[in-house]
Order: sequence, then structure tokens, then C-alpha cells
Amino acid sequence: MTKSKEDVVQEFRIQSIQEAAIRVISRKGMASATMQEIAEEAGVAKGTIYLYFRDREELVEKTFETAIGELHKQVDAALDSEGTFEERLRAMTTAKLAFFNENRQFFRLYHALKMPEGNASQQRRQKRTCQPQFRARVERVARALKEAMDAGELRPLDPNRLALILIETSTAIVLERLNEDAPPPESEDVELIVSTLLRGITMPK
Amino acid sequence: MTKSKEDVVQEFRIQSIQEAAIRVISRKGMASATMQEIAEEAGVAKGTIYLYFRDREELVEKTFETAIGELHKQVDAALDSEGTFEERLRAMTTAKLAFFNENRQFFRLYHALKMPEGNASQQRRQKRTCQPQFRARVERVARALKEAMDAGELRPLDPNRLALILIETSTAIVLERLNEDAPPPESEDVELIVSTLLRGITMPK
DNA sequence: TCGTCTACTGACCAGGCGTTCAGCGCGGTG
DNA sequence: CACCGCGCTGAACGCCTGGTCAGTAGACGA
Repeated sequence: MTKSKEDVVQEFRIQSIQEAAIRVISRKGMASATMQEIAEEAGVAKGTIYLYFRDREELVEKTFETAIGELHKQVDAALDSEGTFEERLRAMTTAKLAFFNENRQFFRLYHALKMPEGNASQQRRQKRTCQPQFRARVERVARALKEAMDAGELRPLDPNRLALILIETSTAIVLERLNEDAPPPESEDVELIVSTLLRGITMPK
Repeated sequence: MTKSKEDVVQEFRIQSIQEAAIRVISRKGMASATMQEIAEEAGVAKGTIYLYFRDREELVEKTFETAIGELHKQVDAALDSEGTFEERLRAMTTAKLAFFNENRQFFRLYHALKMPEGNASQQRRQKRTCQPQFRARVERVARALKEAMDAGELRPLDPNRLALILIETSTAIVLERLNEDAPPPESEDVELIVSTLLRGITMPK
């Protein structure tokens, strides 16, 4: 059975609300983004949001998952592509920078969810849904690193730690680029990241 | 003139409150840390905080500045020490990991203040006080990098971007260590960071 | 045309927040 | 002992929030 008209409307509503949530969180920050403002931004009444999401936490969770799913798709595609490890590392970094350039609003949410807020049980809940997403990214990259190590392309180092460094290096550059009025071309930063990580910063003799 | 008794009491109060603020923020997160809970943690009444800090924002600001001042001191000392660039990089990384191991409570605040919260004017105020601190760190490291580049020790790359990568790499490892139940010895992570950055991850031929 | 059904609304509520300030206790002074 | 003066207190206040739900508008079928 194809989608009924109701389903289409419902999906549209959910998407509008999630996009509004991302925009408001990006403007005000995670904690100061109110349901009222998200509703206004989405062009619906506050009560309507509660027809589609149980509460604020669920809205944030689902919104995060939807958006990060897109990032995962793009980065995984880059990692799964053909080519040398260097080429794939470059593709992955390019994908990430491009994603956050297109979806710069989402970065606030991404950043905020790294450290959960609220009382102990809220933190546990938030951790249960968000940490696996970050962890999955790390593990996916670690797997690629492990393969390259086994193939003798990379030095044998802790793949998980290295994956973390790879990921957070580009995250740091993304954050800096978002703060800059006129960031350099993406390709320049990609080259810097890739070349630093691959060859290090010391002068070759 | 030496410190009067009143000054000593006052400094003690301020310090107690700031330490309490850091602990509560570390537990609950920036946004959910309430003045009530900070007061309880410090063993004073809510009103007392307002004798020493104009409002919540000022408390957070001053607390951040005090704590990050300590970090700056330690890292600068490492950077200013004698030795090769590699030795100083190692010292700096060690200092940072050690600082956040001692002051793990502070990391939440450090992380939260990278992205300001609230309405536009609050964000501007927060940016004015916190961003210079982060920027100062980057510039201090960039200067050290520039010198090493001029001395031919390092490849000629953008010192500011490189400083960012250096700093955020260790920040990422700090965050990971804080999330781990039994992190590896600090020295292991220091070695990984230093060796990765200096020599890259590729297998030397 | 009228009744029914349902997605949507927004005034309302309880609770929690930052901030204030009248008043308290207490060490020092005459 | 009476009287300040001062640091501190915490009840009270006003505001704002997430969440609720009685009511509305409009599509639809009879």
C-alpha cells in the first residue's frame, strides 16, 4: 500500500516541526529553545507539537536522530567508496564539512547533545539515545582504520582513539568555520586535516 | 597593606561559591544548574550569592575565568619550558590531560561555554567574555607553532588552524577519558596524540 | 443542509526559576 | 547591658516554562 494522504500530511508536519526545532535551537541554544518558539517557527500551535511528540525530550531526540542519520549516510558513503585510504579519508572529511555547511543549524544540537543535561534520569535517557550515535560513528571509522592497518597502510595504533581524533579534528574545524565570517574554501581545510593526520606536522628531512 | 580579615572571609566565600557552581554544573549541566542548588552545595543561602555576584550570568562568567586561568597557567608553563618542540608539545598535552583529570568537574562548563546560550544579547555578552579565552589559547599555541616553523622544525602550515587541531585533539581525548570507567594511563594517550600529530598516521616506508 | 468526526488551537495551569529585601542573629562598642 | 552595624537569610514575588484539554473550524458523508 502506498502512502495515504493522511500519512503525507503527517510526515510533512513532523518534518516542519523538526526543521523548526533545529532552527530555533541553532538560534537560542538547546536550553533556551522553547516549545512556544518552535511552534511559531513551524507555523503551528504549541499543542500541535504534542500530537506528534510525547514531550520536549522526544522532540529533541527524534530531531537529532533524523538529522544525524543524514550525516551518517553521507560519511558512510564516503568511507565505502573505492580508492586508497587517503582518498577515502579525504572524501569523508569533505563530506562532513559539506554536510555542516549545508546544515549549519544542526551543529548546535550536535554539540549540545555530546554532554547530556538535566537530572540524573534525564541524562541517562539522553545518553541512551545520543551516545550510540556518536559511538557508531567512531566505530565505523575505527573499522576502516583497522583494515588499513592490517593492510600495512597505517601504523598500528589504537583504532578507536585514532577514529576519535579523526572525527574531532574535523568537528573542531567545522566549529571554527561556522564562527568565521569568511572561512577559507572547504578544500583548503580538508587538505590541511588530511595532510596533518596522514603525514604529521614535522618537516620531512 | 596585607589582607584584612574581612577580605579573607570574602575570598573564601567567593571561592566556595565558585567551586560549588562548578560541581553543580558538572552534575546537572549548564542550563539545569539552579542558584538554589549551587547555594546549598556551597552551604550558604541563595541570597548570599547575590552579595558576591550581580546575577547568574556573572557567577558563571567569573567562575569560568577563574578556572580557565588556572588551565592557562599550567599550559603556558609547559609551552614556555626549555626543550625541543616535541618535548614542549608533550608537556603541554600532559598538562592539559592532568588539569582536566584534577578538575574534571570543570569540563562541563568549559564545553558548554563554547557555544553561547539564550537570546541574542546574552549570547553577545557570553561571547565577549569567553571567546577571548579560547582565542587566547589558540593564539598562544599558534605562536609556538610559528616559531617552530620559522626554525624549520615544522612544515609551513597555517599556524592558527594547526593550533586549533592541536588543542581540540586533546580536548576530544579528555572528553573520552571522562566518559570511560577505566581510562588508559594518561601517558599512553599523550604519546598517541603527540606521535600522531608529529608523524601522522601513515606507515613510514 | 445538517450532523459528525478529527486535526488543530491557544488560554490555562502548576511548578520552578532567578532575583529581591525586610528582618534576623551576633560580634563589637560605649 | 543596650545598642548598633553588618553579613546573611529564606520567604515572597513575578515571570516564564512545559504540558493539558475544552473548544473550534472545516472536511466529509448522508
